[in-house]
Amino acid sequence: MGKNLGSMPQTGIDAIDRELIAVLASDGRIAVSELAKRVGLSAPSTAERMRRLETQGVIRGFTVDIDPRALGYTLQAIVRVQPLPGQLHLVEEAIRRIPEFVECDKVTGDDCFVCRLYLRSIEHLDDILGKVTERAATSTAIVKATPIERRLPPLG
Amino acid sequence: MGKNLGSMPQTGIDAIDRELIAVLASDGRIAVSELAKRVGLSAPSTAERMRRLETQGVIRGFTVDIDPRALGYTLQAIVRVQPLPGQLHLVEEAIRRIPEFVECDKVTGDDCFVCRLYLRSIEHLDDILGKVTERAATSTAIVKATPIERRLPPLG
DNA sequence: CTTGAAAGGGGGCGCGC
DNA sequence: GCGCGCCCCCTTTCAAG
Repeated sequence: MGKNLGSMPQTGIDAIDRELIAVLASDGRIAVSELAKRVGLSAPSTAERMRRLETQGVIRGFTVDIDPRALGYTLQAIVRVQPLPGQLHLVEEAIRRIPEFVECDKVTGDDCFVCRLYLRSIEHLDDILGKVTERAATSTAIVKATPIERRLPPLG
Repeated sequence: MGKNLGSMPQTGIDAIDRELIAVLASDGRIAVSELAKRVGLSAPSTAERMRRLETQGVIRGFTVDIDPRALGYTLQAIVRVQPLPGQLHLVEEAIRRIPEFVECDKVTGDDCFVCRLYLRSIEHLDDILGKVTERAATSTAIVKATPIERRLPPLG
């Protein structure tokens, strides 16, 4: 939202930066000294590269990967949402306010939004979808398995 | 894949654990001492909770959030994939091997897989989809915006 | 970019409470 | 669960090559 996609500065990401990113992707809390060994640089240089990648916006932040089942979310659904005429903005706001929507993309085509929901049960799914069905048509697919968990694209 | 969804132990996640998770989600590299202040515990207790959450599998790991545009992926697509008869397993393998598929869920309904692709251009999209069209029908939606970046569900 | 040194802080461990 | 002390390692900064 509100991001200026056209103003990405021409960042010079070299091979070492890419290796650094790959290591951080697999262990976001690795010590800089250890990271330095992995990429074959000194600790100060490695720390400076990390800072540079952060200020450049390449690294947007660090986070923890949580198993949703441990929080009671034993069900995941992919829901496509088609707002009724004139309801697009209200639907987007509604989705944003419902925390069970953990991911949402606005896309081309008939399905305006493609969303991922974390849910505790089928009843929970019905409950959540009820909050948008007045303003949008929905098409729901239950996640049976996740062959690819979110991963990095090819670096380079 | 191969995960035993039925064997999740009844983990006692209390309010402090949930706060700890929320803080780590917004800053995965925060120091334990600082994290301790945020959750109102001592550093040793906080460190022990982190270790416990990791061994319990609640915390699956720590990672870095990378802006795909910084790596040249200026385009994102959500692709639904319907394997042709008898091709399901081969399609899944093919998708898994193509690194531009950065996310993939196997779902109920006609669309067997729902995937996210990172791409450099429209030509790149055509190139990648060409690798699966012999074995599957695809339905592509280009991402125009992302109202909700992957976030945590309600911690309760 | 490197090495080396110095200063400050953090982490891990074990203790007693 | 907490606080303390201890020691080591890590991080950061600076200098100089």
